[in-house]
Amino acid sequence: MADKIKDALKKLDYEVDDLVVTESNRPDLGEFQYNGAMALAKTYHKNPVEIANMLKDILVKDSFFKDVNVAGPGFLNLSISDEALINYLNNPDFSYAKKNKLIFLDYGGANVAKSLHVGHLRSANIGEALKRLCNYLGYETISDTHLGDWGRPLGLVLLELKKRNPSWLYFKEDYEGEYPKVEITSALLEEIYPYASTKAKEDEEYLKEAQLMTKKLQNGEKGIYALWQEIMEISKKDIKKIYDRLNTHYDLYKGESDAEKYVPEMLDYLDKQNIVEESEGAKVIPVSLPNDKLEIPPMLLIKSDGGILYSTTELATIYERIKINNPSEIWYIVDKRQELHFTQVFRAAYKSKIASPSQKLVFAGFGTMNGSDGKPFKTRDGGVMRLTDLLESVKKESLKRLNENILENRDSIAEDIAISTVKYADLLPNRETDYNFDLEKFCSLDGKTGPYILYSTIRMKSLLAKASENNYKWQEMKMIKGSFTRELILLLTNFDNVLNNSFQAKSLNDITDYLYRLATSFNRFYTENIILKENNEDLRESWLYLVSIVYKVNKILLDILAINVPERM
RNA sequence: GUUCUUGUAGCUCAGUUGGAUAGAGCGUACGCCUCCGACGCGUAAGGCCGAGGGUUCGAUUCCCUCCAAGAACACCA
Repeated sequence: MADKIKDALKKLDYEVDDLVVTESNRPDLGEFQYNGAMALAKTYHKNPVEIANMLKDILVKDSFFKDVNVAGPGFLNLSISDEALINYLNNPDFSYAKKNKLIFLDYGGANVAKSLHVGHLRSANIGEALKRLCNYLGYETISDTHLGDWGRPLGLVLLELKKRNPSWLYFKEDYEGEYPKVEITSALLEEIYPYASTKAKEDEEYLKEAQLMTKKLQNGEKGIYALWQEIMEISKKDIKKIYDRLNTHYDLYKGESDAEKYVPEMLDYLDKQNIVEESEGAKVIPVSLPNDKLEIPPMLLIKSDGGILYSTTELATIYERIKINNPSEIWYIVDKRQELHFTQVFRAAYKSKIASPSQKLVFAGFGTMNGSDGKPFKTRDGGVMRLTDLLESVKKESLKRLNENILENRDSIAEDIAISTVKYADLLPNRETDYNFDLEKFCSLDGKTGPYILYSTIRMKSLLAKASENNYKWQEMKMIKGSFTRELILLLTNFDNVLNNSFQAKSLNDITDYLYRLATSFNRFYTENIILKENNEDLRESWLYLVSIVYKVNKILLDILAINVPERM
């Protein structure tokens, strides 16, 4: 439809690159509206009503439209003919051409030797969905979870392991042979880090030992490095398990330790660029610009004691990614509170020409999930809630609400419902909005919830299954009958708009909202028409065909959000 | 303290090139099952879009001031 308006504008000698036709907010006047005439009037100094009328004169001849009219200061109202809608449905094309563009997505951010907590949820959900959206729209992607696997936290864990098991061969400096297997569980690692971390704050001697241990690791001392690798294996396995539950998969499980290898090379490079300065004993890259309202502090590259920092590794990660993958864009799906930090790193990357001006470094920050009281999510004893515990509580609630008549696979169904619940609730607000976790509300079958979407999708599926049992066929749309039928088809025509908006905003709320609208629209249609009991075969076929398309679109969208649909619920 | 973000129905939130009568969900009130899953559907009430000013044909959207809440602000990650 946008193409048709574009062509008409071209005939009238108006050039527009981006043209938006939206659903009408005056349904009494038309199904869609185009407001561009008023914008054009401004740039071309013409009368908007005249432009709109000239457009109308062209478009009205096209049988695609049932009605074209101009209202108010230049609104163009459009309604589509039945034939055009039927044609649209009978030649459904929901696919996108491959685009020659590589987008690198950084999301997840799990820490080795620490369990994933609720703060990791949004990054995984949003990142995974954005990746799938990119793929669907034809972009190539590489995803990396960017593990926190280096530096002081690991030094602390290693030190505490040594304190508890001084006899391990890993700690014997002159040992040359193979290292025998040792008993380390992820539960142990989870317990060790908080313990060591607290101890380091209270005990200066302990902290010094930890720093020494960190240094040993960074210097690649044989036993320590081997033990670190051991820890990595155990921890990664655990991390993957939870990401699997969330249907979140990465091409790369790289981390800070991989970027670390590029630090010396990068520092060399930076030296040649002549942009590193001394400041209070540290080495920094100034990144403030004359127009900044808030002076952006320089990016710290090297501490006064010679050590490197978070931002150094982050810059090295960009260095590494561009060297190896050379993507057109790198998206960071991280907590929005890190924005300043990333602004510094990005500016440093451009200033040093590590990234070329055409390479987009994108900060896609997200809001926090808070507890139901609106404050940061804590467990009863004040600690950070583990992600598994959160998922389990949702699963338990889902199981409680699951239809009693279903006897088989209750556990796996509850799992699917729980994940859909968490994901849908997480993706419903705009990416940047903070939201409160509310178990009751999210698990409810009423309203904008995962369970409602799943229920409606399953309803479509079982309707089609039942139709098959009756040997009913559905090849095409033959007629449109019923107001809800038309409403449902019109909604389908928004598909492309929704995906593109979502992509541009890098937020999934357009998609979750659209899924809800599809579900309610389908349910209205379903209530209005007793499809399987319809005697008019053409009509029944048309309805079934429509259901099959709606189901297909639903599945596409749920796949993008990484939500599974169970067989029953 | 400085800067940024947010303030939309009782509650939770949508609302991107400025556009017509500001939209959803929950909750509330009243309806709809001899028929494909009622775990569903319909109807209604509910708003000085934080306050005040400005820009223009037109502002929830852009600019300024104020009020309120949150966040970030170099040797932690």
